[in-house]
Formats: sequence, C-alpha cells, structure tokens
Amino acid sequence: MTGQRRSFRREGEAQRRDDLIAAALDCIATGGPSGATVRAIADRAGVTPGLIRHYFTSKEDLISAAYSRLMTGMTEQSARVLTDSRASALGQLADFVAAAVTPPVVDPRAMALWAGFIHTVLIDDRMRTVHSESYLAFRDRLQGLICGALAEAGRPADAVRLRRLAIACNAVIDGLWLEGSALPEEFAEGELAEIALGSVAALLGLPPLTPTAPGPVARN
Amino acid sequence: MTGQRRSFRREGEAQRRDDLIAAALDCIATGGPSGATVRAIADRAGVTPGLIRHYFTSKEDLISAAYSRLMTGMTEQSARVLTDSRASALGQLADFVAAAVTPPVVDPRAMALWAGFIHTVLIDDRMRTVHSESYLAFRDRLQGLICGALAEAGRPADAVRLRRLAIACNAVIDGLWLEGSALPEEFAEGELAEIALGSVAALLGLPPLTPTAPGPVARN
DNA sequence: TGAATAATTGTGCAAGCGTATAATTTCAAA
DNA sequence: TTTGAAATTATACGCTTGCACAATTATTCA
Repeated sequence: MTGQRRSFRREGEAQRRDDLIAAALDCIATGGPSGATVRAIADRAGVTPGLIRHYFTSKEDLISAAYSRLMTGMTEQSARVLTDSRASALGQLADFVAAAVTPPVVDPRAMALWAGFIHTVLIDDRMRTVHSESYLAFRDRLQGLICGALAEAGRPADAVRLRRLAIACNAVIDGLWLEGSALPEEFAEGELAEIALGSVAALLGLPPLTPTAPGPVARN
Repeated sequence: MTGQRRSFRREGEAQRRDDLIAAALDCIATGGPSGATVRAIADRAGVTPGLIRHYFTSKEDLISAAYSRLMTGMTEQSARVLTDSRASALGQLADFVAAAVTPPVVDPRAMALWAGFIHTVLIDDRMRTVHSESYLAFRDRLQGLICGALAEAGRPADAVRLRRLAIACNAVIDGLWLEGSALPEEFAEGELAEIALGSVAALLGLPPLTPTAPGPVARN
C-alpha cells in the first residue's frame, strides 16, 4: 500500500548533466529529434523526467548542450587520426581521407545525429556559429595536409588554388560520407575509401594515394 | 446561432494534392519537421485539417509525397538545362554540373527542406526508398553524361570505372551543394560552379569544362 | 546521532498532436 | 430545377508532450 518510491543515488552535478546529455544524443540518434522527448531521455538515463528540469532550464537548453557536445566530439575524433602520425605528408593525407569515409566516422548513428541537428543550424544563430566554426576547422586541417602533400610531391600551389583544392576535396569527402552513411548497402566494403583516395589524387594531380595505416582506425 | 460554416470551392483532386504538398513543404522549410503539423499545413493551404485525411491516408503519407516531390524537383531542375540542348556531350555535362551547384538548385530553402527530411530517411522505410530512388536517378543521369563525354573525348571507360567516376562526381556535387547552401556567404558568386567544373574535369581526366549556357538558369 | 540541505521522485495539468467520423456544402448531371 | 454524389468542414476523442510543484529520500555536516 505504501506506494514505495524507487530508490536512487545522488550523483554529482557534472556526472548527471553528462548522463542526461548522452541520453539525449542516444534518443536523437535512435528516433530522431521527435523521439527525444523529455520522458524518453529521462528513461534512457535511468532517471525521472522531473530531474531534467532540475539541471536544465528547459528541454531546449538540454538539446543545445547536446549539440555542442556532439560537435566538439566529432572535431576531436577527426583530429585524433593525425596526432601521433609520423607518416610522410602524402601518407598523412591518405590516412586522413581514408579515415573520413570509413567507419567509425561513416556511421549511421553519427549521420542520424548530424541530420537531426543540421536543420536547426539554419535557424538558430548559436547553432550556426558552432557549425560554421567546425566546418572551417575541418577544412583548414585538410588544406594544411594538401599543402604539405603538394610540396612533398614537388608541385606547390598558390593560395587561391590551394583554397579551391581544399574546398573540392572537402566536398568529395562530405559527399561520400553522406552517401555512405545514408545508403550503406549501396557500396562494397572499402569501396568508398578507394574512391575517395582516387578522387583526391585526381583532384590534386597526384599519383594514387595509399594509406599507411593497415586498417580502419580503432573506435574511440 | 447558425454556426455558419466557411464557404469553400471544390478543387480537382490533382490540384488539391499539389496544394497540400506545397503547403507541407512551406511548413517544413519555415519551422522544421516539428512545425509541419496537420493543422499548420491545412492552414497554410487555406483548408481544414480534415481534408488532409481525405487525400492522404495519413500525415506520414503526405510527408513522404512531399519529400518525393522535393527530390524529383531538384533533379529536374538540374536536368532542365539539357532538355533542348544541342550542345556537345562535354558541353551538356558542363551545363548539368554547373546548374547543380548554382541557384536555384543551391538554395537555403532547399537545404532547409532537405535537412528536415534526411533524418527520417534513416528511420522510415518508405522515406528510405524515396531517397534511394531519387539519389540513384540523379547519379544515373550524371553517369550517362559522363559516359557520353568520355566517349566524345576518345577516352571511353569500362562499366566499373564509369560507376566509380559517377559516384565521385556525384559526391563532389553533393558536397558543394551542401556547403554552398549551408554557408552561402563563404563562397563568391560563381565560385562553386568553377570549382565543380574544375573538379569534375580533374576526376575524369579531361581538359577544363566550360558551360555553354551564358549564365544561371531562370528560376522555375 | 540527528538535523539540515539539496537531489530526486511522483503527480497533475493545460496544450497540442493525429485521427475518426458525422454534418454540411458545392457542383455537375439529369 | 432538382437530385445525388463527392468534397469539405466541424467536432470530438484519446494520447503525448513539456512543464510546474509538492512530497520524499539520500547525503553531508555538526
């Protein structure tokens, strides 16, 4: 008769906020933005809906925190490939390109999250800024690799051409990432990486690129 | 006391379906998927919510019809350049590529719509089918143009290579379309078209492509 | 050990959602 | 002009949503 409440543990604020953000991302990845209801998020976090309002002033607040965390995480992941590489410039470029169109970067979950948020980028200014910054950061990194690879190959390019090459290479990578994630069954394993490497080489006027890494990068 | 009903006109079935689809697209472009409620769509179409269920078996049915119309519309818009073109195969390819990364195909509204839909593609099977079909339709069209252009240049390619080239060219176009639509202020006018033409030429190993059309295509 | 504090739960509410369905109005054919 | 069928409106229902708030529990500190 005593409607016994469920027992619970008090977590630190940082931990709980993190858990709720992770749960929100899970929900969005699984069921899209419309599937990320307050109740669903709380459920996934093993918590009661009311608690969300204790840590976030509104659901919108939680969602925007989740987006921020997603973008930060993706940028860090793309940077990780390069941090401890001692390959040649050409090799580094090849590794970077191959990694960008191979799991875990190509991943239905990542795609679902990106798709769930991209719409808000067009409406919300804060989101737009985050998006713009992380896009340019990625492209700048790519441009640096291209610059090094061209120099190594004895075919340096001027600034204007370099910028255009970076935009084009970035576009190929984005396009392949998109198509590979949205229609995975349409491409054989490794096919996207081969196409990406061949395309970047053709765009830069370089001989075929071969990645130095033996296989796909480890997740996380 | 006589709760006088609002007067109305009977439209043909095709017309009403079109109106409702257009209204749905407007709603999604403006307020995102969550803004496209049955009531909002009916309101924008100057109609009563109940009517939607008279022409579509469910809201989901209407939404997927709208997505289909958006995608085929974009492909047709790119292909319109070709309908009465008597240009060479190389010229047709150039026109097609340039049109795909130039307004009105590159357009924040189109991007907003696409972004609103893409996440459902990963979840809903019907949406997935629509996406897959329209993606392949666009790529097939592109592949046909590439095939003709390569033949004309005396460098025919076998089927496997042709497929890969089409995937790569399609990826560049998609990527440029995405970036140009999401961050329009990042690119000078005509810059995307130049990059696209240069990239496709480099990918195919052809000399620079030059469009035959004098300028951007007229809207609609 | 006991009291104070803040984290967490549980309940309830008003609004909006998609949908079913009955009541009306329009329009074309007779 | 009348009639009949189909298009359209109007109303209502059950469900879900985000949010507010009071009740309760775990934890800390004296």
